[in-house]
Amino acid sequence: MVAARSGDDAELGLDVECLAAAPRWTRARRSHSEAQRKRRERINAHLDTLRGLVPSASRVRMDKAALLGEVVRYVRKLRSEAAGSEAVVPGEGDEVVVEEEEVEVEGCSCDAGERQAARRVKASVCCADRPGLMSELGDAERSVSARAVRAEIATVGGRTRSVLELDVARTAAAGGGSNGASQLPALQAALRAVIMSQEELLAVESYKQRRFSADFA
Amino acid sequence: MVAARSGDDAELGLDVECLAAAPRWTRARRSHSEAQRKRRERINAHLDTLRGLVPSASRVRMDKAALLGEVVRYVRKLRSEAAGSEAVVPGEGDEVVVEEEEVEVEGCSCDAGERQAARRVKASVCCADRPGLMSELGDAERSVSARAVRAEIATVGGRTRSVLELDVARTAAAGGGSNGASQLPALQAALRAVIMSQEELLAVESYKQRRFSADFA
DNA sequence: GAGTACACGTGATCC
DNA sequence: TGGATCACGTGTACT
Repeated sequence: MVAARSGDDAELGLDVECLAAAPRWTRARRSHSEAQRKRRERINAHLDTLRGLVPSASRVRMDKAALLGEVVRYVRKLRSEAAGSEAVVPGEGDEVVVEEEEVEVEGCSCDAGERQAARRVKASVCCADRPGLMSELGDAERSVSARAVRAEIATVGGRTRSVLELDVARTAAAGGGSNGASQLPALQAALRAVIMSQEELLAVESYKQRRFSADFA
Repeated sequence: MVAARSGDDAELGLDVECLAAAPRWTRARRSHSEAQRKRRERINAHLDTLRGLVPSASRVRMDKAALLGEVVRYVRKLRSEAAGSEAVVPGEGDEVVVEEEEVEVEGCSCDAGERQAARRVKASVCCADRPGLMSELGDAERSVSARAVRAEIATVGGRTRSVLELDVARTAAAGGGSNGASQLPALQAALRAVIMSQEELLAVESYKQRRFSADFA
């Protein structure tokens, strides 16, 4: 065998000694080996690139398997950090999207005691930018007893999009008077009212009248 | 060589013919092979994990090398997206950090005409959460004629941190009355005032008094 | 020597 | 057919 280039003394010598004229190096076999080597170095090139890209792998010299392990750790970390911060760039049309956040139940970090008191909701609002917009969004979120846990706002070219991560209370004594189940539509309506024009807003002014009237425990 | 179990006709026969009693299946060789198999399946397991983690690789069946290529593309994309949005989780102590954003001049997407009209600044404010905080931050940013381009707010456990990306005007006719060079300290002072306690704020109320009074070139 | 890690050549398999 | 990819066993080097 010719496994290592520097170790072809023993076996190669035996082959020559036994069969003499055995062309053990046919063109087919050679091109096959070369293709393999080329494949290997392509893979290892990408592996080296990753070694320089993942911070934990750049520090110390790592096993090839351990490197890949760190890569999956790093990708998981980055993608969980970037979760919810996608599609934050404002689009052309006004829109309000309210949806229940998917519960990521990896591991066992669930605190069952508080899990039923509130539910996580993601609200995305895209509209033209204007002064006081954030305050009005805060009013809308308060109108359904929601509490902002995280928010990301991006404005470009006069248009802005706010992606809000909210904890909306499930208790029946909610500020808006609705029970826990119907607060999502209420939140959606309140957010829609924020991006309505002045004339549209007059028709739905019941929202504005209610802004500071509720007084709950 | 005994590369494949079913391909041991030529060389193995030769070895037996030449050396006779060669026990080609020693315990050492066997454990070695098993260790290699275990190593291979560790690597391939991580590779499969990555195949499910990278969206472009989940779609179609990919080459092992091509998969790694997509992994580096994905990691590069995620890490560039997460740039600037690090350290958003609020800490224990109040703090205000204002620093000029590093200009990322990759490629040639610089619009030299507008580049001197404003400069990009990153401001990070960490303090206890309270109603109206965002409005006050907006006031502070307006006091130095800054315009929020992007903002990320995270609040956890009653404490909140806002990372603001601001375009602060360089023109001499700035709202605060300062010239272009000294607006960063002014912004820092204004943001500091926001997180000050009531009593601290009384001592520095000159800030509030000056808010809309100064008007000189 | 036992254990581990990498590169190599090879057989098998699928376009 | 020939090209491309994979898993396998092996040689070699380092701890």
